[in-house]
Parts: sequence; C-alpha cells; structure tokens
Amino acid sequence: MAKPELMDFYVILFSHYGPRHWWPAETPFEVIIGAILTQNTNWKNVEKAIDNLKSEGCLDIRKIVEIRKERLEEMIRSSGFYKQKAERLQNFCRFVLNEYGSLEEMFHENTDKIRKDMLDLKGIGHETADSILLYAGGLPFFVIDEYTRRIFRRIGFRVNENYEDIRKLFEKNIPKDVGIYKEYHALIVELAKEFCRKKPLCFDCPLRNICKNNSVV
DNA sequence: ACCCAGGGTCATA
DNA sequence: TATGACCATGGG
Repeated sequence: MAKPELMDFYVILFSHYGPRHWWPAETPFEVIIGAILTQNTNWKNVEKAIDNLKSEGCLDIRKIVEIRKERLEEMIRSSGFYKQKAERLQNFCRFVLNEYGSLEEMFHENTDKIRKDMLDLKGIGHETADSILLYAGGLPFFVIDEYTRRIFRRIGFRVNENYEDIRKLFEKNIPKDVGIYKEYHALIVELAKEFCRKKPLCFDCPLRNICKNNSVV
C-alpha cells in the first residue's frame, strides 16, 4: 500500500464525519466578525457576542465603524480579549470602507492584493486572513491552524513551521476546489476537538487504519 | 485550582 | 529565527 496522500485523509474524514457546513454564518460579513472574535477563544463565547451584535442591529460594516468603541467592547465582551478585538474590528471595517468602498468590492479585487492588505492590518494574521478569504470570499486559500500542524506532524508528514510552506503543500496536493478546502479544514477541526489532546491520534480515531498500515504513529 | 479555546503582536536574545 | 509575555472570558 502506497503512502497515503492528503486527499486520502480527506476521504476518510468526510465519510466518517460527513459535511460540516462551515462556516456557521448567514453572511460573509458575519464570517469576518467571527474570524476575528474567535482568535484563541472558544466558539461558544463568540456566538454570544455575535448574538449581541445581531440583536443590537450592529452586524453591519458601517455600524461597526460608527458606534463607540466602548459600546462595541461591551457587546463582544464574552469573546475575550475584548478591547483589542473591538479595536481590530473597527480598524478592519474602516479599512475596507476606505480602501474598497464595500466588502463586495473588496472580493472583486486581485486576491493576492486582498491578502496582502489584510496581513498589513493589526490583528489579522495568516490564519484569520485565509479564513476570511476562503469562508467569506469563497476564494481558494487553504487554512492552516495549529490543529493541522499537530495532526499531520503526528501522522508523519514533514511539515516545517513556515505557514506559507505548509499552505502551499496542502494546496499543491489537493484539488483547487473551494468546497473541498472549506470542508477539509472543518473536518480537521472536528477531528482535533475529539482526539488531539485527549487520546493518541491513531488509537481509535477515524484515521487509525491508514496510520497503522503505514507505521507512522 | 488549573487548563484551554476555531490567534496575533511585540520585546528580547 | 525563535521563544515568552501579554491580551481576557467562560467552560471543563
């Protein structure tokens, strides 16, 4: 049996977990808000914050810019790091309005420019930028997070620590399909939540067979 | 009382 | 380049 490739893991994870329906949001803008609020924070805490924004009618790019920062801080308090996140949200929204005019306009621009612009903003790192590009913009950028690194390192892939290198490794070995990109990252998170810390990855996880046959764990 | 979560920045060496 | 401190709430 040949060494399993990245798509083999995808097939197994998908058949085990089924579609994940990521990202859980009603609009691209809501994806962006969530992507920033969920930084190093449990998603449940983010949901509360987003509910607050919705019920106050503030889930809107212009609203976020207009309201007082202190009010925004209170609405998103449950998501943690609420002061810097309020700052980051307003900063991001202000930039989009000034530079592009609207979110729709932004996503019609050259994708590499969008990514570069976002990475220049304070509070937008590689993972957040790619989450926004993929799940809000529907653009083919594979999201690499700490789960992805851990899991594929333990499976036996020689992933070095450089974000861009890992992302290109995945994008090179996976069909350039936004649907697959979205699903794959969501499946990795699902697997990680269940096995990454609690148990050895390949003991009774969905990947146990493919791992054992190749003696990689 | 700890540990951590769907990260990122900044100072230091 | 590579660690470490820091940001902060809420659930286990």
